[in-house]
Amino acid sequence: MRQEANPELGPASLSALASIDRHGPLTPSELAKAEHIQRPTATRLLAGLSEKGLVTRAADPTDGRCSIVSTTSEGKAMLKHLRGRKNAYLAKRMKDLSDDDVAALERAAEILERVLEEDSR
Amino acid sequence: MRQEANPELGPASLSALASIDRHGPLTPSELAKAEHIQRPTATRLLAGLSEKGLVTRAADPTDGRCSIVSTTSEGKAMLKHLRGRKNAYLAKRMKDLSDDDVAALERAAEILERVLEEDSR
DNA sequence: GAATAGTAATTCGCTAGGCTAATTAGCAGC
DNA sequence: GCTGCTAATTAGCCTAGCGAATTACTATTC
Repeated sequence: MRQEANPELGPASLSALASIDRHGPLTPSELAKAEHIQRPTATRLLAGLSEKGLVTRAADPTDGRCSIVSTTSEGKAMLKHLRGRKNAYLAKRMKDLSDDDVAALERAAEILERVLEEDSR
Repeated sequence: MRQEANPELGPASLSALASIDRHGPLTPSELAKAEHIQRPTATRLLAGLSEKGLVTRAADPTDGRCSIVSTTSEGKAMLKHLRGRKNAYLAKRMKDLSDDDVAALERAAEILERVLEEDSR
């Protein structure tokens, strides 16, 4: 799947962008936690996304140390576009799988999501 | 899982080592194909593994351009050790999953292996 | 048998993305 | 108003991916 990523956006940056979009506006520290990366890495990813106009930073009114990061409309458009490509790719890969196999994969995905979620607590 | 890797050996190098051990002695090109990486990348990984004494290179008697790479006993020992750690890690992660969930994951693993195998053809 | 074309491996330079350590700025408690 | 904590950044290092170019050898073709 990683090989299907946009040439202009690496997998880590893409995942960060999706996280920002999904989990609402958040601070760099929160992003680091969500993505299981260190804060300096989050800083660098955010710098790249910001430079490309995919996210914006706003000052936190209550805490001057934090900035609050959100996806721009360009960022959302990019995600939408890439989701389309990802789905097309998956459809191609999965098209000769039986319905049964697809169901098994869906179930596995749910289980893994649960395990990974517990991991971060 | 990647975060559980040996600090002295990155995930790509580890995967390469396992491939060499599993798929028998092979050339750098064959390794590149097996690992879905480019030949220059295989060269670099092999250089690192060789430097650590985990693999050895021998000349191909029939084609002077190729070398033939095998795991050393140190390489095999390293793999054995890491496999133990990996299993312990998985056991810890999976211990509060139901038998049913574990079975579902096993089935999904089989399906994905099949899909990825077809991918490389 | 020599020139040509193709292939294996390597080296070089670039990029992304991970880390730790150190620094700076702001917040909170005493 | 110091002192200590936390957020963010910067700097430096590492692994690991890539393509382009090089070198060495093989295979083909005349």
